[in-house]
Amino acid sequence: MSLVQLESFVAVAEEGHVGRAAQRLHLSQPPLTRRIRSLEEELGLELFERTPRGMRLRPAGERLLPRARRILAQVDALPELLRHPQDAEGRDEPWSEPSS
Amino acid sequence: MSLVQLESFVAVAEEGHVGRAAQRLHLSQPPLTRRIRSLEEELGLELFERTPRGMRLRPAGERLLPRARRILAQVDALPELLRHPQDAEGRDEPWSEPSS
DNA sequence: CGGTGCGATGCCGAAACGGTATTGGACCTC
DNA sequence: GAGGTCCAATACCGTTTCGGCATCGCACCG
Repeated sequence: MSLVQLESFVAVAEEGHVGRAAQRLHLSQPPLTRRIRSLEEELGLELFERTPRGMRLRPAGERLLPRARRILAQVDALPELLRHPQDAEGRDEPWSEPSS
Repeated sequence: MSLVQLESFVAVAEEGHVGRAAQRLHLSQPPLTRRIRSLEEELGLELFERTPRGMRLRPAGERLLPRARRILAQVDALPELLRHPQDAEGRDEPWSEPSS
């Protein structure tokens, strides 16, 4: 499992369409489809239900979404955190969940 | 930044030697050296001090270590969490920090 | 029934990655 | 202080991975 896969999953979950999510990720549709499928294969379960209209989250996907978002947020916060020594060690992260 | 980079960083930080960490990751030394350097380049700061004995953590590396460990732990926990619907949504993660 | 919009797949060129071999530098020993 | 040792760093190369283009298959719609 990679961060790229998690990021791809979140994008598709939020957009509901592989094509649109690909656009948002500055990527074409086929590689994004492959990322999602490889993630599902790796987990051994289907995160999305394929409808003629696009992609709808399955229960497992619903459970994954908030956790994936949080992990990505923590990773995004790393560079800033490493550059500011005044953040004491006990303080650690505030887990700022994006309000979305 | 990728999970592989974070995993590599943690291994080197814990072992204090690139060579030994590579062994632990079932990898040879050169690619592991490259992973660490690419992570440092990407962050624009040095995580380790190179000594003739091996690698010693710099302050930025010290700050990264616990956060990297936590992120990796969260990722490792994902497959299990997705497979068990009885985990209610409000319960989210307990952030079980390894006792190390 | 022809058109449309969606994800899935085949194919190919480019980029990323890992391993072997080697280098360069600091220490330690005699 | 010369030779040996133990590190990480680099050069090079073969393999694998990855992305884009083109196309397919399918369900719905008019």
